[in-house]
Amino acid sequence: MKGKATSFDIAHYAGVSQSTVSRALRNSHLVNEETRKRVFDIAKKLNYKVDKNASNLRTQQSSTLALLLFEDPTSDESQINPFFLAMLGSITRACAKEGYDLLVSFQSASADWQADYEDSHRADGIILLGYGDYIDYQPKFNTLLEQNTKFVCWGATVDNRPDLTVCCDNYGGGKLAAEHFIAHSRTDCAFIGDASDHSPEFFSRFQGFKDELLANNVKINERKMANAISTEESGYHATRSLIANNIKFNALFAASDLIAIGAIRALKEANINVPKDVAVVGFDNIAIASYVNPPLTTIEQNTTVAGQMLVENLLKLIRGEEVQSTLLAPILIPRRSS
Amino acid sequence: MKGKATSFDIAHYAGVSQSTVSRALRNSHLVNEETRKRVFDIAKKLNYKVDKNASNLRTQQSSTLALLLFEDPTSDESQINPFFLAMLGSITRACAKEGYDLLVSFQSASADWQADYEDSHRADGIILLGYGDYIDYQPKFNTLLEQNTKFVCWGATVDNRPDLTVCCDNYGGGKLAAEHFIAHSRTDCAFIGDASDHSPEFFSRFQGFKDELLANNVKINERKMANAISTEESGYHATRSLIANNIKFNALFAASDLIAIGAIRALKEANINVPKDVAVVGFDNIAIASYVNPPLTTIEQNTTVAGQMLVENLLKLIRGEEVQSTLLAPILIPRRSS
DNA sequence: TAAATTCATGACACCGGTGTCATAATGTCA
DNA sequence: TGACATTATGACACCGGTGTCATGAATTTA
Repeated sequence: MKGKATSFDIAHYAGVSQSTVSRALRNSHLVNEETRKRVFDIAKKLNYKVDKNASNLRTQQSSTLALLLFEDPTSDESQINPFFLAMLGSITRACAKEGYDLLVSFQSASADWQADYEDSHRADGIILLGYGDYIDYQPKFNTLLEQNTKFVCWGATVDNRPDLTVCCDNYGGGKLAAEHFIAHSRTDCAFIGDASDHSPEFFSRFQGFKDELLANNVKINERKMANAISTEESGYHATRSLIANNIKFNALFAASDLIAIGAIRALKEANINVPKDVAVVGFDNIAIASYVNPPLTTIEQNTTVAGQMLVENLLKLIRGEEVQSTLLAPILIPRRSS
Repeated sequence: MKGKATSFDIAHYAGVSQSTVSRALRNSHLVNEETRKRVFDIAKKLNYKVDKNASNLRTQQSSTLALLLFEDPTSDESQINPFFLAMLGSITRACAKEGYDLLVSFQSASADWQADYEDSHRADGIILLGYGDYIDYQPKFNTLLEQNTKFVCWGATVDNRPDLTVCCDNYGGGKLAAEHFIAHSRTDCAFIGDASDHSPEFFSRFQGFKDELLANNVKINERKMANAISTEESGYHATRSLIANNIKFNALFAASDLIAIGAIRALKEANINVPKDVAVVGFDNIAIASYVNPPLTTIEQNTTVAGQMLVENLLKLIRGEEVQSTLLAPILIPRRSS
């Protein structure tokens, strides 16, 4: 045998037509049991595998999903946000379970990514994953919708299409953090993240946090808030600036674990004890969170379930079934940092 | 327009043949500049994308690499080993840089994975990634070789084909750890990992460690060794069993960071101070390592370079170029655990 | 026993590109 | 000006499957 075996080779050896081979291999009931067995045996012997390109071309589908990972433009090449890495893992697993392959691709938010994968028939649908300034994406979402591209996204909401989003109940998560502080009588709260609506996820977390505090007659002082993106560095610097401005607080809610870890570093450097002087709560429950010193109290987003939901919903869209918006319940994981 | 635009549609609007459209879009010099421009404009307007399935089918290649991730069968669904997650990130980046897509797939070591992706023309080559009992894989490697499948692998060596492997100089890394202990006069050493040759990487690390100690007239006591696979749990239990058997040591080399982290937990529980009573050194330098308490001294494997090398070498193989075996130099990252 | 139904299979167009060969038009050189 | 090279394009087979329609044999029904 020179190249790879094709269905014609099998047909030749089995003494049947290529059509029959194709049918046999796909377990069509239209083929005689005996013939099927002969075809299978020969296929196995020749190490035959269906050519996906030919098959996909004909059927106009690919059994493949594409995952586009948007990174904070700031986070240079060094490290990928561990939360997304965890999501990637669970999405990969969920795809495998459904018999789909997963194409992974990093994207910068600005690039001309919309529908590339789906238009070129490399994937049946797209999963969008990333923090970041999703508002800029809306026009791209619209392009995707216009072209009838199947996609779901994590976190960001698509105008008029809540069903395309899977996300954690960030508002509820923020409330959990506030409840926790109040239960421990830590009412002089600081917040680090982005309280503007640039980053809708951080914004919701802050809103929930603020509202729950207000419900308990605690007001958060605007001076006790600092902006940060989701990196350890950013959290560190934001916290340092609060300290440098001599701003006092006994509780700190960080919009993500990485920010919280940076914050703890800054607090330690300033000889502020965590949790004695300041209780810290993060968000995400990344793997690192339980290993830092002190172990970080955080609001968990269940990445396993999240990945599954994204894949399941996307497959439903592809199959033309109805999908509902999915809000995942966050859980408070108390550890020693608070 | 009903469905997606094809090159025939463009040909129609541009008033040329479909052949010319195809040539124009691929920047063939055989096509007139003016015609090319017209074709490009129309393609843009129609939101045309080359159908990858058709193109791949004809050219018999896919511009895609497949990454097969083998997991320790023991590590249940919960978490993926962070070291491999980091590798996955760097491989994804390296692929993007080379204009290749990446298909990611989890595999159990036992499954019938060989060549699935390449045979079915979904990928031009395969990257194999995983710790684990690579010895069992040799027959599968042979199958791959026989079928002339292009692949590279991390860590494991393929008989007679050193060029297919990219790995860290595990032996040299083990020596670094030993040097470090000797420099700090910690010569009563324990080792946790797998000192048998089931896991060739762990084995090499241990060999380097042992040989360097011997070169300094230090002998490692067999009783001070315990087996573990690369999980925190496993490291924890292995260390506990040493402690339970009342075995004393003042230095501990763990074959991976996860093991080291588990070991530190066990030591702490037994009121053994790290690094005062026992100095601990790990291997990998995963992200968590710098956050644990105390921060973990470890032997770094540069995942960014590793990912790049894997991709570059695989592409060379695919292009039929010559490839040499690649040993990456490990670096000792001293932190407070030693 | 003729007609209808079921079963198993083959022939063939088709998916949407790419590569080869043929062809026409224009330019170049002896 | 005839021979030859160059440039731009079209026609067409082909990649390896899948889906439809036609066909013939075996079986059931009227």
